[in-house]
Amino acid sequence: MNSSFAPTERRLAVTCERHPAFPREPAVLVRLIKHIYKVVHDDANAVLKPFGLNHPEYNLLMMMYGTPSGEMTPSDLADAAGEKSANITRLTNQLCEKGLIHRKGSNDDRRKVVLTLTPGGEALIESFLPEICGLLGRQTGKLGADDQRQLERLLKKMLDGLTD
Amino acid sequence: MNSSFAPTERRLAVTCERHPAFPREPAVLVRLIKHIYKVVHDDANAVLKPFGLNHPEYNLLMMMYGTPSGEMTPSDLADAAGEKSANITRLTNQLCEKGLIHRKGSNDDRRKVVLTLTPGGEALIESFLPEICGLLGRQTGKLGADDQRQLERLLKKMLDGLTD
DNA sequence: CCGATGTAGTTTATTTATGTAATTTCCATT
DNA sequence: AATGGAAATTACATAAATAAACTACATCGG
Repeated sequence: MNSSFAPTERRLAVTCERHPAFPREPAVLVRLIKHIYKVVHDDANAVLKPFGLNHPEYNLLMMMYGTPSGEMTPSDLADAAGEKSANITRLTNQLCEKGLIHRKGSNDDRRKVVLTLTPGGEALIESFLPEICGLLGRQTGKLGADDQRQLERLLKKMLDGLTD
Repeated sequence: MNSSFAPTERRLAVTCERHPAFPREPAVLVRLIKHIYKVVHDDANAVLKPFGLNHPEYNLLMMMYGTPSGEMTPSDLADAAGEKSANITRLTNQLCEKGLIHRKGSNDDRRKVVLTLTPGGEALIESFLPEICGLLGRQTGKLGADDQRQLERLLKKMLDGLTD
């Protein structure tokens, strides 16, 4: 599974020759991001599997864990996790069945649903966080503190241009 | 759909408070990459839809376009595009049905299958490349030439640590 | 050389996940 | 009260991951 990036880069070079308008550098960046995303995603899934979670479920739990009020609506979650609302219904169903979150109707707007972490949910989070911290550390291990700050800055700059 | 990154970052800050071992900077980087990937992916799909393609199909076509010999086996493609081999069968079936690639058995190893772009496939690529070039330009528009080189360097460094 | 065993390349079948579109319920505004 | 729009869900369609099956090459001990 050790798919190196070098062959991809050679193919981009060939593409540039065949189609001179093709912007090599932007293409490399986009491909690198796809590439890294896939690896990061698969790694995370591997760590989470023993806890009975997949990556999107983990994302939802962490979004709730990071919300001071402890309450989120499905729309909030969809926005925060970048999932379609239909997915949120499915995913929160799964999390409810596992007893990790709790669902109740909102009082002030009966269209809304309010989701909260259960004690069991918080406990599960605390139990997998050490491993997640380790994973995050490994995933960025090659980068020094300076590199990380630089990378954050550049990624944010790129994102800035995307959300226009 | 303009999902800003600021709320995510606030949630990470809260997470750090609740769980001090949580490494803020690596988490920000990983989330940024996920975030950017999703946007880039969706944008590409939108551009490709009028051409009757989805993102993975586009990837396969471009991998073949960038291969000097013009020939690739399904395994080559799986490796190059980061797709599972079962997906390659499905995707290349679709591309064959659309008449964009051609499939034939290999002569020197009858286990292998050889895939080539058809003239129609090459023509389709040439027809969407201008729009793709535009998209790539927009996606990296905020980044200067220097930024792009830096970002490439840092992403490669990060990837380096991942494939261990 | 020959057959047994292992392994590579591809496909098929099954399950799981995701996207899309339409439905339902409710709030806000007039 | 009538219309329009927001929030969540449902039902349906599509895509993707997993695991098993199948065919062909490789190689090793007899």
